[in-house]
Amino acid sequence: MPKEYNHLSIEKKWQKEWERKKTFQAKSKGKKYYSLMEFPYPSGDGLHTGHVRGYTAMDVISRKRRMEDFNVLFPIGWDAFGLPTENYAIKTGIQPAIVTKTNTDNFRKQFKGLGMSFDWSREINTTDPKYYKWTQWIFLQMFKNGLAYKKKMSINWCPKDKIGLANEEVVGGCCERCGTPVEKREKEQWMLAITKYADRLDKDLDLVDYLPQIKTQQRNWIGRSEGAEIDFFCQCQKDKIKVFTTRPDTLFGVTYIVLAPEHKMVGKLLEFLKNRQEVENYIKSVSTKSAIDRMDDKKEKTGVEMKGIRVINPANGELVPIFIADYVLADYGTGAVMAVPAHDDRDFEFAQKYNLPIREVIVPKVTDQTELPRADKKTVERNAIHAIIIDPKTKKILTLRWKKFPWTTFVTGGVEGGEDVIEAARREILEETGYSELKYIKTLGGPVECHFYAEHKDENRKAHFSTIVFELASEKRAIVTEDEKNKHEVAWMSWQELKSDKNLKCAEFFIWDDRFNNPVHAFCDEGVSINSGEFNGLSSEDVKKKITEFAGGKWVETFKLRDWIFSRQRYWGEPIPTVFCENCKKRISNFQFPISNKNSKSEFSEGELANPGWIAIPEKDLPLVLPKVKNYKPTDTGESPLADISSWVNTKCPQCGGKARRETDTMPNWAGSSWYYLRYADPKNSKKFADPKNLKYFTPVDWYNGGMEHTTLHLLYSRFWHKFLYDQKLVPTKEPYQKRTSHGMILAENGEKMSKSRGNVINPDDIVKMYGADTLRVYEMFMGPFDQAIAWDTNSISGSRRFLERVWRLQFKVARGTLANEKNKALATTETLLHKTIQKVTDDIETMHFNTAISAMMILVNEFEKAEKVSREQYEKLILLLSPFAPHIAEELWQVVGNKKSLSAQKWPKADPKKMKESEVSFVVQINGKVRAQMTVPAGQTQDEAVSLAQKMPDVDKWLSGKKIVKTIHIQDRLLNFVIV
RNA sequence: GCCGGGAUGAUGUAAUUGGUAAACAUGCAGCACUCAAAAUGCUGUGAUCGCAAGGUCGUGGGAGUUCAAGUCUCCCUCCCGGCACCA
Repeated sequence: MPKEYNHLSIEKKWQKEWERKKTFQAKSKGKKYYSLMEFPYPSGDGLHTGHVRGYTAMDVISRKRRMEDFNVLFPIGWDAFGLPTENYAIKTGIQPAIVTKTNTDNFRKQFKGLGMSFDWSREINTTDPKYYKWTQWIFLQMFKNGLAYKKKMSINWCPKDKIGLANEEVVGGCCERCGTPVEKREKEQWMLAITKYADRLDKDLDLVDYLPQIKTQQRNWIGRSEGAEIDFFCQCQKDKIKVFTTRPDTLFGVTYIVLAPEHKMVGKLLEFLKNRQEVENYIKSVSTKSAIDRMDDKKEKTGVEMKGIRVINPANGELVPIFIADYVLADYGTGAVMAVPAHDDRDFEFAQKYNLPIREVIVPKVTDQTELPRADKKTVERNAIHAIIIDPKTKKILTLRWKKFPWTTFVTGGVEGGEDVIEAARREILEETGYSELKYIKTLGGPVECHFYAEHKDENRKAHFSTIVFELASEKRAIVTEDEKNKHEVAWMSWQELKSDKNLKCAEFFIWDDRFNNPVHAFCDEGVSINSGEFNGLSSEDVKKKITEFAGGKWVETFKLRDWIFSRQRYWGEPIPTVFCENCKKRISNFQFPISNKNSKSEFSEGELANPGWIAIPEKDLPLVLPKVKNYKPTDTGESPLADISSWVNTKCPQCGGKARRETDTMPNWAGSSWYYLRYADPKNSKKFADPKNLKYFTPVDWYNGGMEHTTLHLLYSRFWHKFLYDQKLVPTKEPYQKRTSHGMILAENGEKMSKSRGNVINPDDIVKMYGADTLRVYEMFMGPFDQAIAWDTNSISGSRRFLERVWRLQFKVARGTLANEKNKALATTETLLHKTIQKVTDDIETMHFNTAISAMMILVNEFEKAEKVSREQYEKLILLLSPFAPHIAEELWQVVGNKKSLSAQKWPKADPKKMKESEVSFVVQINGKVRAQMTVPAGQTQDEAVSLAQKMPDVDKWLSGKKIVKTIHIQDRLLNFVIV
């Protein structure tokens, strides 16, 4: 028996053993559990420390599940299409397929060296034609169902490399490889209509168990919002412009409307314009702007009026001008907005710049929380003013101190019939203070509606306050009536004093403070309608739908989500299995089939009718295999290298047999990963992407872990594909993943991102060689909270290694034969701790608190070390708890203590609640909340028992003597708190 | 700007959900073993006052609720992640 812990030989031995015995192959019977970690992109750099974190976590879960009697499917494969491999091929001329083979071989070796309990018999590779046959097949189903369509889109173009770039290849508006600023180029692209599923992608998040951040991030990305679509008719009454707004309550405040430069009405209206040239120039200048320029321009809005045409505001019949401006996006809502400068920051900024009218239609509504309106009192509505009077010499503000109430107020009063607010303010100032010579400075915006109970009048008030600012022109004062003098006296305060005055009686003061000290801006919150005809006085939420209806609009849902650009002008991806046929295009346009009518007998599919001339290749011809090429560089025109192979491009049309051109675009690397979890259920099937029976048994994935960076792309894309397959009755569940978690990144030791260019990469192979896979696994699970980003610390690894060595050495303490509890006192105390540890490790694994699970095992090991002897049962339970984290050493020790079978077939230990109870507890005595004494007492003391025990202690008596106990708080088995005076 | 997550010793972090702040680990210091080193073991390690017993302070800052706050409420500062003219 070797005395030293030799990780090299132990790990190799057990990896061979698992492989030989096929220990981790999923069966087809029993309670299934499908655990999955995102499959890796097999880059030339090999696995990095971040991979180890995520895969170890899911390996821990999977190993535990097996011991809990589940038939676990924990598969692995390669997401091998993609740019780094292609770029490497361009540089070296080595075929991507060969590079991929080398890289996956390396990854496989590394995974095995880490002891991952994958079912290797189900290994898949997205670049294998046997696999991508089905990626293409699913695409064809989408195409035939009208979910794939061609659209002219701008792509990122690098003028130096003369290639189209994927979004991922553009860094800060520049080409990732050469740093040249990227230009936009128009090109026809395949699109997938993910937006048709936007609603369900949002709502069905309710059906799954994802981390809350993941759900929120997906919801934000999908960006559902409700609002109104309202038509603005042109003067001519013929044309109309539909706008989308979430604030129809502000419709009466519309002073112009704005179209996106790309809006289809712009071209139509062009001929009626007085300034056609100007408008055309503007559109041109916008379209040539690069992405970076447009980002820069965010600071200032530009736009141009379409002179000569106006539209009618359906709410009040007013004619308002039309602008085009690039701050309005063509592909959100309807591509047109109604501008309400008084209540929208962007419209406000634009209106200021172009000197457009600003009309307030919503006023803020404030309810005084200290003087809430009373249900039993009548409510009096009135217009009122506050007057802010500044003494120019001292800059102080005039306020009134009330005599009967603890109030500080501005000069305040009602507006009487026939007065305007300024006149009313002057009158009130004179009456209440006697000042008569005042210089008007400004009015602080429109009124504010304030609800409160007016104690001095014993009635509820619904007041519309305006606030007027004056400067004292002279200190001359008229005589104030006795009546007024008795009510309050004048006090001058600085604005700061006013702000911090607790007696200030003005619930809406925060609004005046803002308006007094800041430049004029839009009020964008909801409130109460004014200047809105019959809707005046009603609150925003009440009138939103009413005004929509009144204006003939419709209540709708809108999403931020855009359709998915599915084309890449690249070589190393799945060929898109379609051809273009001029002849069929003509035939389709001659037939004029109604697209929506599925009953009309057509040789064409819905997708073909929607994309005239684009014909699906027959399913029997799949896979459409990527041909070998000599040059992997994209062509001069930005087409993929496939466009240069005429024997591949020129083909026969499967519909009419005539000449056709093959699609030369390939799929993005998100395609293969959108459905790979389904293939694992039946990876070798050549008739179907997976047999329904297998899908029914294994799916959905029970637990899916992956990077946070995939939340809005891969995760959303694969949910979309899954939902489509569900609609086609090809998968049994609505959602692909029941539970989704994310791991935090591992950063370099200096807290920066690990990257080759920074030279701070840690290679897991080195760690495995030096410390062992088990140590690396334990370290990565112990280093910190699983979901948090964390810096690598090579120093700390030795702690994990030491822990395993201690566990190793404990084997020499294990008692031979049975060890009765009575004979070893230490055994009884460790038994309690053991069962608590079992409970903690069991729970912590489920919540991914791996760090505290390991710390609990460390505590147990420390305790075992103190004991004279450890029983075999206790030691075995420790080994079982440890085995998901450090499987090799666990298997070895399991064997060492005398077991023949692999521990992976063992049952997960169960905590016995009876044994978890401590017989003695550490108890604390507090005086006024401060710990003054500690004692160890038998568990389960009553308050009286605890008090009498505590009072006997000198440390407690010292503090209690001569004092009166006013209150005693007792928390059983925890603490006693005496409150004394 | 908006949304989400944070801030605790020298460091990574923990705290039975409001009940002894710093468990576990790293680092550091001292001691033991050794000719020596490594490894290992033991002891100490928040700050501060004190010879000591012991006291006081202490979880980004400020207020509040409570017998009791790292934990709850309000305000502020800073850091990380995502989105960003989304009407």
